[in-house]
Amino acid sequence: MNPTPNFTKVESQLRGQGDSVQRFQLLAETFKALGDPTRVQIVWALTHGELCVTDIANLLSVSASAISHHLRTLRNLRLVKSRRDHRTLFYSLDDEHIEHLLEEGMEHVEDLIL
Amino acid sequence: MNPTPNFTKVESQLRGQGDSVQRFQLLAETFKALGDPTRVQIVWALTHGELCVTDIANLLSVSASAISHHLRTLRNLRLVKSRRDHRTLFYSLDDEHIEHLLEEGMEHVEDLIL
DNA sequence: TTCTCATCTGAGTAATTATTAAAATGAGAA
DNA sequence: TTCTCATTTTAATAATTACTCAGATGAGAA
Repeated sequence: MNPTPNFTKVESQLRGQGDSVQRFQLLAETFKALGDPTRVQIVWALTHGELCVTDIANLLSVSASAISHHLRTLRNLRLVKSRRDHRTLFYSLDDEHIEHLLEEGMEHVEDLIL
Repeated sequence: MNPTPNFTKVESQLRGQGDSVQRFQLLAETFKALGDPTRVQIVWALTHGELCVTDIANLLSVSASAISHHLRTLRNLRLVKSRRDHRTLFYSLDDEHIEHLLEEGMEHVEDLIL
């Protein structure tokens, strides 16, 4: 098949990106980290303020071990950060992009439901 | 452990959401759909204009069959839509939220790399 | 020190998913 | 009709992943 009008246009843009492979890989991993019901609820909960592991576990009715596993994947992609207070680790969102991501995603979902 | 200050606050907000389970489920599925290197590149390519399956396959050096599979998951979540022109199906982004999602995600990734 | 407890880690299993290959549509051309 | 070809589908395999359980840190209290 002959290339469609947009093909050559997009192709040149893709070639011009250089080392964009790493960028798309990281972008996909970021979305994948949010692509789990438990993790996206963890992030949503943290938009209301910092919480410790036990709190999140009680909130979502999931074991603290499972929450800890999820928090590691979120931490690895710098979606959340933590601070220690005595024996307790308080988790919070790492930057303001995360909350915007959730909001933007929610708007799409609201359109889906209607 | 006693509930931390934010726990009761977030808990009441969670209870007040009602049937939010479905919302979070769909939100997670949406992010998961974008959480794949090939699919996120498909969506990125479509931000530059509509493309057919063969074009996308050539662009990303992936088989047309694999692209078709990915397009179905994107279509199921209404991230992309299609129109037919003779034998060719042209795919494009379903609404403007999708492009914003990608931009917001990219900004986070740029911070990651630096 | 010993005890408590919030959190993390490692292994194991079940479930999900991406990819490929081959066959099947399905629409237009000959 | 028959042929072509863009796209979809089905089945199979390989890889990834979420969860649980058991044990290990690690920091503060006693």
